[in-house]
Amino acid sequence: MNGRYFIELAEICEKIKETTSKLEKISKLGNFLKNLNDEELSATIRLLNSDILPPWYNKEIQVGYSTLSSIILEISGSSKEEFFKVYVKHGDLGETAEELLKKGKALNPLVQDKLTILKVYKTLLKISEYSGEGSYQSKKNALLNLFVNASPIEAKYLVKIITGELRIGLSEGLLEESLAYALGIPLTNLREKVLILPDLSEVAIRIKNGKYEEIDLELLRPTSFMLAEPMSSPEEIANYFNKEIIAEYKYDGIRAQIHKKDNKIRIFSRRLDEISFYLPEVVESISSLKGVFILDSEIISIKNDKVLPFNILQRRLRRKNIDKKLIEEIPLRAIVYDVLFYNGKQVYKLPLRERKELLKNIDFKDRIELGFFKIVRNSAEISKLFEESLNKGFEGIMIKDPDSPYTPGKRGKAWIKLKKEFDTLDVVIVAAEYGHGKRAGILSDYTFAVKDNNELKVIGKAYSGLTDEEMEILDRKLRDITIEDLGYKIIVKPEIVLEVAFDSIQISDRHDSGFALRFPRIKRIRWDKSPHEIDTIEKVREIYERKKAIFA
DNA sequence: TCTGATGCGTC
DNA sequence: GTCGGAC
DNA sequence: GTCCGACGACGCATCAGA
Repeated sequence: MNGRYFIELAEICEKIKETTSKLEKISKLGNFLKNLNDEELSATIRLLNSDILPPWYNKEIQVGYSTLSSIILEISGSSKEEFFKVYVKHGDLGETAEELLKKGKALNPLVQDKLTILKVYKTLLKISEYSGEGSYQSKKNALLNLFVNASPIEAKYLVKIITGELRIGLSEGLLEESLAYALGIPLTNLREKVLILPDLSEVAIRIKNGKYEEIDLELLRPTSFMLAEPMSSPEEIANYFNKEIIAEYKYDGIRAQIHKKDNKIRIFSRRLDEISFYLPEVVESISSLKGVFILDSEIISIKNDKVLPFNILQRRLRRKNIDKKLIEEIPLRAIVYDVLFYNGKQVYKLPLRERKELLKNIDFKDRIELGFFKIVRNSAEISKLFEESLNKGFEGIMIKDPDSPYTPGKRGKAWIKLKKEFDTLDVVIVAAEYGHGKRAGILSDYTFAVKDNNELKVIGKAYSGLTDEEMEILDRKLRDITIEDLGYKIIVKPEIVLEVAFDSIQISDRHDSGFALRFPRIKRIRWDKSPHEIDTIEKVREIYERKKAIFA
């Protein structure tokens, strides 16, 4: 197989990693991309964008940390202890592979079959095809075939590409900039098209072949979702807009983009996976609606007038067998609140208030319903609706600018979300783990517990919420109070108290308290509190029961 | 045949 | 989903 | 302002191995 060598790509990545200059990254990569043919350009973009298989391909590589580390062990001939030491040091599997291969006695030191970009890409595609008994070995063999022919630096980038964590200061944003540079078009033009047709590789090839103008929203192909920004109070929202705004309930469900063209129906998830298959009764309901359209909606489950909690709803996803019983047990409905395409017309650029008018033309019925919305003018009205939403068992409200177009992929301030104020618990740190990537080598991940009479019961983990500085202070302190060093993790004396915020409490067997927190984040370190003053398992149970009362 | 580990998507 | 930080 | 990386819990499918 001829073509550009993978080592070229690996070396470009290395240069990108070494410089912090954005312009330099862009010109280095851009110049490389410029000279690739269509097939190689497409493959390179997919490799760099952790997009080896587009989401609607409905296949997965199913190779992760575990498989890769066993391969690294095998070809480097290092001991498990050594592997671990190096891994904790780098906090990155790719860097680990490089270091171990450099000093290891490689299985096959002679490079006989130089890797090309296409060979790598095609091998990864092939790996996704293996399934069934023995597939783990087949995947591993195919990978070994790549790795024995890889130099240390190539091995590093193979690993990084497969895990999807390049960590070289280049992700979709800069990749797009480099591509715009290579194609000689303004970045904004490229961005606009990518949001509408979220497949960088395909967009690039189409533009390269002079088809820029033809790229637009397409029925039965997913487009990016418009996203919302959080605000923390009705006052903040009212002040920000200072005009009449549209308010909707916010549902704790699954985002769904519904496409209908003639009798073809496809539903896409937030990450653009097709999920129609899991939702047969929803598809059936959609098929009875008239018209050709793309709708934005949230799928939730309501039973006996009560909202089912998210973890129950989740049982409807990624399921192979969907039987009658399940459909009755977790009945679905799609709450529709926006329209992007309607009867032959692109309507996503129209202002929201006009799109809401269009929605009235659709004869919603069965499991598909038009989402409630109303105009609000001030913080008091926002507050009122917010309370109403919580009482109904929903998550909060969405506030939207009636003059705004639907901007795929953008998290702008045209849509604002207001969620329930979180509860907090005072907990004590009982263990800590080393971080990854930029947090390599520092104890940045904390396991914490609440009090159960004279015992401590673990209830969750968190790192989010602390500044780098606070993390460093904790790191030093934790090393001082270590009881046991497990290599990747340390057990510490229960001394440091944290105030942890969360959205809700769920029953769980992950931790020995029997509970877990949803969206835990650290509010602050309570240096002023002693571990005797932390919250108890009774309080946890109380919060859990309180929330349960409004659920089915 | 069952169980635990793994990967990956949802939020 | 969450968050802090870099640009 | 915007993007990005580094992280949480959950449930399902799959596969290896007991």
